[in-house]
Amino acid sequence: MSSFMGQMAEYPTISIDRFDRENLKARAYFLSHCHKDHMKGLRAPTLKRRLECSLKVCLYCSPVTKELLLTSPKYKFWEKRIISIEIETPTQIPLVDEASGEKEEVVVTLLPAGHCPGSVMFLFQGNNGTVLYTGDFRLAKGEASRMELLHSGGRVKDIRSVYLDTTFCDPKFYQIPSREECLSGVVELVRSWITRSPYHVVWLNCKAAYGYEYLFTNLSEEFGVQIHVDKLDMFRNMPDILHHLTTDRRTQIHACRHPKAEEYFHWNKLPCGIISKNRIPLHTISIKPSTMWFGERTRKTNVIVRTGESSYRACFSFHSSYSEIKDFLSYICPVNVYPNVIPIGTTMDKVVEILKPLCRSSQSTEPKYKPLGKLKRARKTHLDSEEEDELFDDPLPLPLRHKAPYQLALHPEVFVMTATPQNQPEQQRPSTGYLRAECVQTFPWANFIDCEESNSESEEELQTPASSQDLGAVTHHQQKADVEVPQWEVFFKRNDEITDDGLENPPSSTEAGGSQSPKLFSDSDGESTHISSQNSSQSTHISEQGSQGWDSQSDTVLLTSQERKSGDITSLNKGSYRPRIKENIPATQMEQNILCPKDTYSDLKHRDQNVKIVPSVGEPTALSSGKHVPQEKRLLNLSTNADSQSSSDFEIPSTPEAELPKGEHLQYLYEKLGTGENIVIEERKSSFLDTQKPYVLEQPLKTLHKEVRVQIITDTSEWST
DNA sequence: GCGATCAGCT
DNA sequence: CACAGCTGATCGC
Repeated sequence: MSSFMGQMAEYPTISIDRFDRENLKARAYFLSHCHKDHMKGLRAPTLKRRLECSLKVCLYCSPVTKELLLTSPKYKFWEKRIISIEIETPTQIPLVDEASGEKEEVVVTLLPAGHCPGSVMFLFQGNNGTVLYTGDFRLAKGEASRMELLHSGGRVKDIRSVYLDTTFCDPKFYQIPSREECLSGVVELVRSWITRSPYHVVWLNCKAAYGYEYLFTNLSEEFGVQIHVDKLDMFRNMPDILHHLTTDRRTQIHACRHPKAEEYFHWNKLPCGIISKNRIPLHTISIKPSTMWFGERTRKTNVIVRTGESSYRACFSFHSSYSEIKDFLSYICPVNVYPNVIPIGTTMDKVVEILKPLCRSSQSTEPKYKPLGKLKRARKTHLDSEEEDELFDDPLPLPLRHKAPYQLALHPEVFVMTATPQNQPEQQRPSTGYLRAECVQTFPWANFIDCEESNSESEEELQTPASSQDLGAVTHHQQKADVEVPQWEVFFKRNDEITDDGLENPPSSTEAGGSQSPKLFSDSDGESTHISSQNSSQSTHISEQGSQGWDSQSDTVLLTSQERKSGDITSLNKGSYRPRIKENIPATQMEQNILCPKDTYSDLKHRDQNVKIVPSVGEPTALSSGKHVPQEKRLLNLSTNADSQSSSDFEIPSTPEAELPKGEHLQYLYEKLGTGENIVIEERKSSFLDTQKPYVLEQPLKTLHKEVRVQIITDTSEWST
């Protein structure tokens, strides 16, 4: 629970994730993600009134957050005042005091936070230095080193303060299994259950509004079964999520909710009300995603824990672990750090005590050399998390944290944009391309799959999934084949035709019975039993429950982190989101498109067009045409960008499959750069496809170009005159 | 009747 | 485990 009060010392005229009290006076608002505890005051009458009296105050957030927020009618009054900013696109924002006319400017960059769809961190650059507000985040180790816009000139930016998500900043959360491990555990558990019969269903007992989507989409992808949810209209413009969800209850995987869900479950009834299908009772297990952690410095905790005959907990965390937090912070190495969260049972002092040593003033005299290109890219060959730091910490003789002088002749390229509500591109008909792009950046976590794959410990290379040899009848492959490609319209129809006979039936013991006896829940539920079996080497599965009590451990679920690694990780590698960025392109081809330099030329041209089609928020239509509109571009001389011109003083290691760029492509690109033409990628850059891997060609160019380019969002009056 | 706050629950 | 977010009680406007 965030205890951040909304304001940062360096930029007190802006408010982030808090909208009450002092924040009512802010000149601009920022929302990092769409969770209620970060939206305090956002729909209060006081703020609504402020908005009505103001011409200029706006809320800035990611496109996905905007979409999610505006799905709720309660926030509709914000509609004309929300300006979405593309991920990783430095954007200048005016901070105007409407009473005095006093104006300050700040450049904000949104960085993916991996917490939930649309979640971002905000990097602010302005007269009072560079500060990072992380919001809530979960980033794997090494992730910061892959964020280009945290760097300039191949070094980490000089960041004065970090406002940090410290939810798990406590040694007892030393390590939390990775998303991949946790996901893999759930996949295997689900597989072991739903392949038994069409009447075996799984209920994912998810609490929070957003954040489980990658779980849903991966399960859906894996088993060819859509996930039943109560609502999906918030994802109407995010096909990569939407396609995996359904409001049709006739599915084997549910994530629906009901206030009395637990009670229902006791009676073998799903939250949506079904208890049977074709008059045959359903057999249901519940899986409750919840944060677990590995014991301090051990790596043996199971990612799936059975807590009752039909109840499981699955390890799942939206927040970085202690070691991930430390890794992140020590990489950023700011001057100051401010915890956003003081976890219960600890104090501000204790948290600061942990974090301060990772900050600048506590470092040895020599700054760390943290070049962008080399870190975390190569496969690591050792396991120990602590040792990883050696990768970073070799001090170099040069004071490399100093800002570099201008090293390129390029001037900053500035896009003038209007914040006029009426001119917002959202008012224009968004192209599907736009929406797809929006969707893509929803999934920072999809990155992790790749990253973990290539980086993490001594993992085996992609292995074939463990087969569930003993689970006879229905394999997931068969199921997959049975499922038709979903039609868009399907998601908007109410399933009135459902003739499920058990729907409104009162729970009868005979019907609920089946192979599971309700009485078994009485005292076993709630008592956490960690099930572990060391003899499960390949196939992870659940034993037949009908034949034994749930406490029989001999052949029950066994999902340790270790096993996950050698187990079925194939589903992760599919990278279910990746092929969908460009629909109808097979994943393999997609991969080639990204990795193969020969495609870059057309790719960039394509991006150019995308920029035309998809103006950034507030962008005037003239700009959206994609033509040069010189008067709308101004040269900026932001001191904060002074060091951002250098980019090529480090080497990007080759991606194995990639070739070096050919001369003509490079020439094309550099010509564009030289003339200041807009080759930069607005939406494409938000793709996790090109933010995660060191693409030989793109990376140096992007680094170079992104840094010098800043969008400007200006206010109406200034624009039109 | 609505909002803010808190206890309780999961 | 302390997620995030509901429900219900109470109080104040």
